[in-house]
This record gives sequence, structure tokens and C-alpha cells, in this order.
Amino acid sequence: MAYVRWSRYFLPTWKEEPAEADLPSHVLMLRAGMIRPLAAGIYTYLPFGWRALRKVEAIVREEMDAIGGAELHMPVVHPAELWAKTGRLVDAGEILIRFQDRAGREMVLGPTHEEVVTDLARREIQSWRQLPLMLYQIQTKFRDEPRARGGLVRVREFTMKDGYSFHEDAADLDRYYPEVYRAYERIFRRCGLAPVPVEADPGLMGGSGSHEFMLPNDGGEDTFVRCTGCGYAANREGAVADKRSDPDEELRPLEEVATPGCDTIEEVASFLGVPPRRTAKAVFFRAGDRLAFVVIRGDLEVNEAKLARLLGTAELAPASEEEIAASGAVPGYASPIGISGPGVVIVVDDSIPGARNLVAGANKEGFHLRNVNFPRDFQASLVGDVALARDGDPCVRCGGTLRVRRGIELGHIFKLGTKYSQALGATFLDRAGQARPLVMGCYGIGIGRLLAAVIESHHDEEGIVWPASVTPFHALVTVLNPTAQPQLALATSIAAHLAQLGLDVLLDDRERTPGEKFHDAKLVGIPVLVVIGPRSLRKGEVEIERRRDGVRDVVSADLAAIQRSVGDLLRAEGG
RNA sequence: CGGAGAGUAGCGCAGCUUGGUCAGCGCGCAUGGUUCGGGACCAUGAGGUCGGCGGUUCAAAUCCGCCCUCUCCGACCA
Repeated sequence: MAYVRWSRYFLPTWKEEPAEADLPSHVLMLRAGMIRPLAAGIYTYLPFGWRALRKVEAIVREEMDAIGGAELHMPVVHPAELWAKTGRLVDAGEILIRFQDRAGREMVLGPTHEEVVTDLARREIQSWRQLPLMLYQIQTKFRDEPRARGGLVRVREFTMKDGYSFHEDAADLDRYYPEVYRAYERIFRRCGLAPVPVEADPGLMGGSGSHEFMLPNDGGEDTFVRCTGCGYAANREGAVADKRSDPDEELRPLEEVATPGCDTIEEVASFLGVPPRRTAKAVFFRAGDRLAFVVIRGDLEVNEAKLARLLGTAELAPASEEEIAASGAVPGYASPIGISGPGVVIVVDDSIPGARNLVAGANKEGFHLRNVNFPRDFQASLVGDVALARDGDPCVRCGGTLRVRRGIELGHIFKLGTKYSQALGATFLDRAGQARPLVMGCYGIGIGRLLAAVIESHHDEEGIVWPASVTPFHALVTVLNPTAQPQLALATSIAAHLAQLGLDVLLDDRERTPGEKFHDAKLVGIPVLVVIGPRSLRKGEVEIERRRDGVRDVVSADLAAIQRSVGDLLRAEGG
């Protein structure tokens, strides 16, 4: 294995902070010559960044192979027709970028590959004897996200490991799913990361389970909820909080009260001198061709993801004033009492049945009702949890405190069930000779995002501090004065020797001042630095420095001693 | 898509309010020289249709309009 000479490599570093970058990983990946932007959310990986990405990939590949995965490679360009068959040509919406080929055929760039892999399975899997099967790829995806952000944390074009498992029944998927879960834990641990596994919302994907691996990070693109008491953790969309019923009290009779100009909960509550949680508010959504009239305790917010799931629809949008009025409700003073209609679904959050004598709208401009009680005064089409968990809410499991945190979603695993196999007719013959749809799981990891997360977790004020497992190079050999033949010769033989041992070695043979070379070394963050300079060389020595803490070893300038020292330091880094 | 901010040399920025030696600074880059252990110094030099289009004006980086791009917050996120 050969070493790489910096003077002939392409590793352009920046001394100054780029103005456009905010997140540490984004700043450092630009400064350390790893990536360059081409357009919003679209990046070139420069050689140094690409090396790091390949290291991460290698770990992912090893762990996927270890659980029986078979790597394949599917196309980036898909016929739109295939997406139409599963309904996602519509459901995926704007993130699915579309175009026509020269013959006018509608095509898309794949944002994910359930359709393609299921189509493949449909053609190739006929018998239970071929199951279970895990196929995966590490490949480019394109999602036309409404907002790219945070460097590689959220991009439009990205490298993703996506895996798909096929099973004869749900029980076999249930058996295999934890294996993938554990493989994911190993992958992240090997990358030096400790994400929190959170229960995720299976959403409209259906299926019986899903987990996200969230790395707590204030610059993260996602939000999750975690209990400080019991470790309960969930995606924001699915997080459940304890709503604490009110103590039982006598149901008092309805009473109309004038509340002029109070068309928000805060105004009503302060006008009447009651806390917001003693009110019921009405929130309206358009759900397809129906109007959803959501009744929820006044201090809570509606979680649209939960509502969508309860209603079984993907099309959910805030209703306009006209639509609200058309249902017979008065915006600002809407009341569930007396509302009914063929197009109206009354959804009652489960905070309402446990509450007593609430203040709610009177369906009359300027008036509210006191002592509204469910179900005495109004009925519901659906009752369920549609509330957004808030920071500080009590935990449903242990009564501890929930904390809302930002995080980077490193991976997502999913029990898909038969949604795609049914839509595409991917069936097999079971042991009884019966045709059944394949039961599927899917498992994703954003490789570039994972790389960014590594840097988020492994850097200091001066630059990246690579974990040995994913560092682009294990050792950086710096010749302070490459124009001095003996120094260069020694450095070259050290680099060659270390490379021979199987290490990835970068030789900084650039004609730069020592200061620049030391600063660049810090910036690019290679774990072990071997310094060949006149000062120590006069004593027949070289210095070996560890990036993480600056610990320095001075050894005699012979290959065996250097090899030993470098080896010791790297082993201490876990590499 | 809503809110906020920004586009002037490869990078970081000043100039814009008050139109007229405002095409400038620092870093970087090139050449020569002096340096050479923690982002050196001197000299010379290259590099910009001031995001684009249109308008106002004798005159526009500067004023006006439209558009494009990028960043941040939110919405969104199989």
C-alpha cells in the first residue's frame, strides 16, 4: 500500500471560516477540504472527504454482511409508472423530482427504493424456500427537499445505505428486525457515536414498528422526546405524554358567558380567570374532502402526524376560515356542541374525557360556554391521542419529565409489512402452496449524514479529531523542511514503512512554514502525527504526537521505534 | 411555502444611508529575495461584466422595480 504525498494530493484547506456555514461539521468539512457545494444541498466530495465516506461505508458494509445482507446496486432513475402503482407518485409529493426522457416517458430520480426492490422481488422470489432475504445497497438518492440545511446533515443528493428484508410472515420479520437493530448499534458505536434509539411513528407506512437512531445535537434536523426518568424515547411525531386528568368534580350545568373580543385561548382564559388547561379549543383541518373538527384541551397543541394517522389520511391541511364557517362553526368561538354534518369529523383528543367543566366556544361571536363536559354535551366521531408532547410534560410510563431535544437522525428501521408487496403483486408460495404477499422490512442509514455526525461529535476548536475507525488516514508524516534532502528521505521511508504495515499514510511534503503545517495537521485531524524536523533530528529523534490530546512521544529516528510508537498510539485510539 | 438575513477577486469583508478618483482592504495566489518548530517578512504582480435583467439620471456597486441564488428560523421530512 502506498502513502499519499500531500504536495501531489488534492486537499485544499481554508484558514478562514466560511460565512455560509453554521454547524461545526459543515464548517470543518469545508475548511478541511472534504466537500464543496455545487448547489443548495448538493455537494462534491473532494478526495479527503471521499476517503472518510468510504471508511464509513466499509463499516456499514461489514455489519450488513454480518447479518446476512447481500449487496446489490439499483438504478437512480426509475419509471414514474412504478411509483404510480404504489400511490407514492402522489404521496411522495414534491420531494420526488420528475422529468421526461427523450421519448416523453415520465421518469423520477429515486428518493428511496422500496418500489424498485419490490418489483425485483416480485419477479425473482417465488417460494418460501428463498426466504428470508436481505438485500441492501449503498447508493445515491435524490430528494428535492424543501429546505436543505446544515451542510451534510440535510441534503438533496446523498449517499444512503438502504436495506430491504423479505420474510414469509410477520413472525419472521419480528425475529429478524432486532438483528438489524443490533447491527445498527454496532455501526454507530464503531463510528464513535452513541445515538438514542427512539420509537418512531410508523405513520401511514403501516406496519408494526419503527425505530430511529437519534444523535442528540442542537443543530440537528429532527426533534425527539426523551424521558429523564425511564429512558422512554420517541420521535416527536409519535411521542406520548401523560395529560393528567383533572380531579373528579361535579358536572355543573352549561352556562353561556359573554367574552367580547376573546378569540384566542389565552384571551378567553385570562378574561375569565381560568388556566388554559381548563378550556377546550377547536382546531380545524381539511382532511381530503372532509373537515376535521379537533377538540383538544386549551393548553395543548395538535400533533398533525397523530391526527393524520387517526384519520387514516395523508392529506391534512389547516382549514380556511371559509371552510370552518361552512361547517356551521364560528371561527374563534367554535363549539363542538351542536355541530354535525356529513362532511364533518369530530375528533376529540383524549385529554378531553378526563377534564371537567371546561370553557369552550359558544358558536356565537363574543360568547363562550362554561362547564362543557364530554360526553355529556357533545359527541365525537373519534377519540384518541392527537396532542403534541411538550418539553416538561410528564412521562406516560414513569411520571418522570419529558425533554424535547433536537437530534440528527442517523438511521431509521422499519417493519413495512405487506404494503409494497401487495401494491406490486410480489407474492410467493408458502409451505402450504398458498400465494401470499412478501412481508418486508426496510432499513436506512444516511452515510454522508453519518459522516457529518462523526465530525459533530469529534472535533475541537482547532479542527477535526478523527476516531481511528473512520479517519481518512491513520498517520500524517510531516517534514518540516522538505527541501532538506535527509529530512525528506527519512520522512519518505517512514511513510513507506507505515504504509507497508497496512496503514493509510499522508506525507505532508509541502513547502510551507512549520506553523501552517501544524495548523493544517490539527484541522484535518489525523489521529497520529509524525514530525520530522531539524531540531529533534539533530538529536537523532522524531516526534510522534496524538491529535486528540496533544500527547507527544519522542523516539529515536529508526523505523522500528517509530512503528512501535505509532502503533501504540493508534491502538489507544481503538484503531 | 411563511419569516429573517445576505450576494462586491478563490476565502473573509469595507464601500451603499449622503450617486461623481469606490473598484478597495486582509488572507490566499504568482514571481524574486530573505526566512524556516506552532498560520513569517520585503518587493513586484495577476485576478472582479460589484448576482441577473430592466428603469431613473449627464453619471449607478450606490436610487427604484422584477427575477435568480445562498444562509438561518419555521412548515415539511419514505
